[in-house]
Amino acid sequence: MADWLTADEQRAWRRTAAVFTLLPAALDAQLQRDAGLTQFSYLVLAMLSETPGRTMPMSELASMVSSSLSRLSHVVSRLEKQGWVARGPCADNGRVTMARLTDAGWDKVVATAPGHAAEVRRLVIDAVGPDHIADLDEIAGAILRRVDPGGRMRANPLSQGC
Amino acid sequence: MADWLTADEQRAWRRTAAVFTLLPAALDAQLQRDAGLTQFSYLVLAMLSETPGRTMPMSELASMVSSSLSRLSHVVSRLEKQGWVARGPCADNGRVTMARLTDAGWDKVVATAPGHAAEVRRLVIDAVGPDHIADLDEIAGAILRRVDPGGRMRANPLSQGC
DNA sequence: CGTGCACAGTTGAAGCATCAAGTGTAGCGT
DNA sequence: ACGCTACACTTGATGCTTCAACTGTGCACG
Repeated sequence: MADWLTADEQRAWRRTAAVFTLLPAALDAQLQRDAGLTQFSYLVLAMLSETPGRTMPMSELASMVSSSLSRLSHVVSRLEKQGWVARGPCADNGRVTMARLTDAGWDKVVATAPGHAAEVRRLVIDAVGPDHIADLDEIAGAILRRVDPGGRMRANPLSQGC
Repeated sequence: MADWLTADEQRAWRRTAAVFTLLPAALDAQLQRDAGLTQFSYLVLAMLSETPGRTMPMSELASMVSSSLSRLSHVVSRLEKQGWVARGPCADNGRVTMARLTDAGWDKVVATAPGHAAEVRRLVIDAVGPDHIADLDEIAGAILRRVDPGGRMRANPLSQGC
């Protein structure tokens, strides 16, 4: 095929695209092997574990993990069957349902986090090296601004009430 | 949860992880909408389109698109049903099967490539800016070396015979 | 009030990915 | 020539993701 990108651009994109297939697979493999979790389901547990009260409305959780509500609902159903998350209504507002990390879920996160963090460090942080973490952050931020102009992906929860 | 990464590292990784969920989704959305293709199936067609003779052994194709042979086999089955790829035996070697891009498949790539390349440019290349393409390339390369130590992901095909 | 509409969430079906198991061919040693 | 292992796939089942359709709640407007 003809080049719609310059040679340099194409080379960088090819490599980047390869990373986009191989890195998630590698991280998923580690989590699956050691914890029986998907990267995504781990992220859900981790987000809940960091919020005060370990409780959050489904829709807020969905925006924090950048997923559709539908996907989150399916995943939380599975996590609920495992006993790691519990769902309940919200007193202040009849149409939100709250997801809460159970004690067993907390234990699961505590047991899983070190191994996962180590893998992230090994494959990403140490790979790019301390001098280039800032570059990575900047590049990721630049792409995010294009991909997610609405600027969801807030860093810290802002739930109140309930 | 406690931090297993420093604050800077964690911030960079969070953003990077967000890109890893949103960018593939955005690219898939464009391809699905405009061409009814997955990013992955497009990549398969594109790789075939660039190889001399538009023909390649399945296993070589698999390594070029960083996938398992199983995944590729399923995808090529679907592409074959659409009439974009044809499979056939290899004269020189009874256990390889060759995948060939049909004329219809070539037309499909030609019709699809510009829109896809434009989206890659818009969301990635232009986002990081010309001054940082080299950084992106370097970072992707560094991560690839960890994730794929075997060093597959060759840039150009090396098929001969058949 | 009550009608309409938007929001929050769930559910079922369909598609794609992954895993384990299977087929058939090459090449090697004896 | 025989079996043996390794390779190059293919296939079927299972699980996760996506999509469209549905339920039920809050809110605004007449």
